[in-house]
Amino acid sequence: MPRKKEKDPTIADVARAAGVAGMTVSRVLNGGKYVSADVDKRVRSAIVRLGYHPNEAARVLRGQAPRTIGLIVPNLADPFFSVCAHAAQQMAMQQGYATLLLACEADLNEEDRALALLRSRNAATGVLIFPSRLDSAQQLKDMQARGVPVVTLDRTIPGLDAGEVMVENAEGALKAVNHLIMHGHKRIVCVGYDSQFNSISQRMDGYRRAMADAGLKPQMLIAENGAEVPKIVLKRLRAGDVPTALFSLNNVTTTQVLHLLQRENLRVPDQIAVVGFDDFDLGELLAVPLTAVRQPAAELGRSGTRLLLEMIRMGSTGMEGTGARIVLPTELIVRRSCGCVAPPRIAGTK
Amino acid sequence: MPRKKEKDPTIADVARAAGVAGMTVSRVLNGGKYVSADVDKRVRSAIVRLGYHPNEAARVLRGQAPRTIGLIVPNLADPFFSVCAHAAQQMAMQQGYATLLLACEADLNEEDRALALLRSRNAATGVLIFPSRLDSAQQLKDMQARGVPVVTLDRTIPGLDAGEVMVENAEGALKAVNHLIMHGHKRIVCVGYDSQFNSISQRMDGYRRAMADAGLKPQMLIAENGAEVPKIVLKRLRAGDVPTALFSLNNVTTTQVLHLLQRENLRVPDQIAVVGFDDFDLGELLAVPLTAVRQPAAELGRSGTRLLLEMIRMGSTGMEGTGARIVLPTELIVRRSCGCVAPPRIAGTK
DNA sequence: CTGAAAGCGCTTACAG
DNA sequence: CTGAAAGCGCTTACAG
Repeated sequence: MPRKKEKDPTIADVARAAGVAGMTVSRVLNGGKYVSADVDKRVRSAIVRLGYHPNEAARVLRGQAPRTIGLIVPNLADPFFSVCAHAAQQMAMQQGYATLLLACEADLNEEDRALALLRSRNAATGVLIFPSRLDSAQQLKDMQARGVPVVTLDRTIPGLDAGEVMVENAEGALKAVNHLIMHGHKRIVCVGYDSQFNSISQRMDGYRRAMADAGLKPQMLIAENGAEVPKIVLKRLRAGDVPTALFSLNNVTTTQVLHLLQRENLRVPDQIAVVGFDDFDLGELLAVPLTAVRQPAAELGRSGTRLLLEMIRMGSTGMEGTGARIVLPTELIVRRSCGCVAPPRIAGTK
Repeated sequence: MPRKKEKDPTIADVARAAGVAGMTVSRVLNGGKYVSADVDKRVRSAIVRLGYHPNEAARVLRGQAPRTIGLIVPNLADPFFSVCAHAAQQMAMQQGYATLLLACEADLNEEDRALALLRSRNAATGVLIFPSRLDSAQQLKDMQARGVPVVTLDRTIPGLDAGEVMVENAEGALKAVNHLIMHGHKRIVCVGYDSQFNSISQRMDGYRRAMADAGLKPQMLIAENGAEVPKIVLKRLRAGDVPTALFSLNNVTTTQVLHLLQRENLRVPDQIAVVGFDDFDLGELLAVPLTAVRQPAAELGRSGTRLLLEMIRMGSTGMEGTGARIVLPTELIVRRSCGCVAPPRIAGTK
């Protein structure tokens, strides 16, 4: 049975082993400049021999920025977020940064707690966040004021001057709704929730624009939250003037809608066509292969990390009006739920 | 424009504001014992007034265990892992622990790097890991030797005495294959990859047992990795003695198989039945609703964190032969791909 | 119940 | 090119 704790070698141990002063070891560890080749070699070999690793806590206490970013995600169980998070984390690790993950459920107060935890520990050099509360602005501004850059992902916080990575929401929605219009639909209802996020409202704008351009009347169905979607859709279906097509604002809504239509025995797309914003891995394998707007989820994560690390390097907090803004393209993946028969793939999708 | 960095108040600032010594502030911060009510109040109000937060780095340097666990996941883009990770992180945060996330792709060396990062930073008080390399044993033993408990999730590392959370793999597979046998299938092929993991080999055992009990000949189809699955299945389908049913060992395999069968225009379940280990959120909405063994993914994550935190509290590293072992039940969700017509739900599923 | 002081492991002016 | 020493913000014996 091994001992409970084995003490780590310190710089002093290495110094002793190499026959130099601690400060010289530190020099080798960092730049390595102004050190004679001979000493450098002796120190390095001692480091290896003793299995020395610098103590992060001491470094941070001394004022070094921890090579750690905070990643705040509403719900890691949602594939859109988890794909982003995975890509973001990968990119960070590649650059030598660790990722402190904070998943904070829809539950209203958890984002605050997550932010507070990050703040109080002083643990992150930068923050990557899918904001799920628009009123987190103050907490984030505090972080920025302490020199911690912030990048918002997929959504933006009003009044917060931060780095941003968005997706072409309006354009994607426009393409989707135009496609439905092209199929001859006139009563197209737009359904979703979370319209307080600008990602969602941008999609709504795209929908409205497409409808207006075609001289059609927009009809919004906005639920309180994902769980309420079936209820309001069902009510709408039972009212007169039944829609012939649905445009769904995100993946949760799409799933709910599909389940509902299946329960109600409504044939898609014959009785009602469906196009969603957000694609599924299994889109192709669904009872009715889903036509959907695909977002570059992984690229969103990667771009976010890249932008954040750049801001860290530049010493920019994102609050000096320079806030870089990245907008990623979306793509309409045409399958069957829109009414198309042979699935004609758009662009070079495999 | 706010200043770049605002300095944080320290214990000394609080002490001054409260008119006491630093040590007293520290006492209030920790236990709070042996402090007069009056002083306690003065100190607390000063803390609030100044917005004081203890400096984690200093605490850690002083020898306190960081309230942080490391979570090592092969691929966060896989819903099984992301659901676990989410639940694990939630549970950790609830207990005041932060989660350092390390997602390390199938890419062979990343798990090593992830572990090295954790080790070198001394950043985690405990490690939760879905091992993706069986040879990480040494690194993990090192961590244990330094007093950091380890809990393995979903799989086990040979020769490592750690906390473990597993799932009833053999039992689940047995139920699944028995169900196919009940449908009259005789040529049931078991397909998958990653058979070096005991989770997978336990599923294979369950399959073999079911086949043996029915006097049937087991037939294994084990690919190098997920991407190779379609190739070997296709080859098998084109050989003589075509299987009438497939038992798939995990979700990636199931997806691949389903795509392949669709491309080949093989009707499920008429021409070939399919049952998978691992359920999908969208299982119900698939062209052929999938019959699958459901694993309690979220519970796996939660149990893992719970066990790990307990080990941390007990000062157990898991290497003293005490290593707690939790095994979670699985459930067969019967839908249509097995050949059942009206979907008779097993047990109390909604 | 309260405090003065040492020390955790680093880095960094400051000298030489 | 190299080193002695201070100090980052805490906690902890040790006194009183």
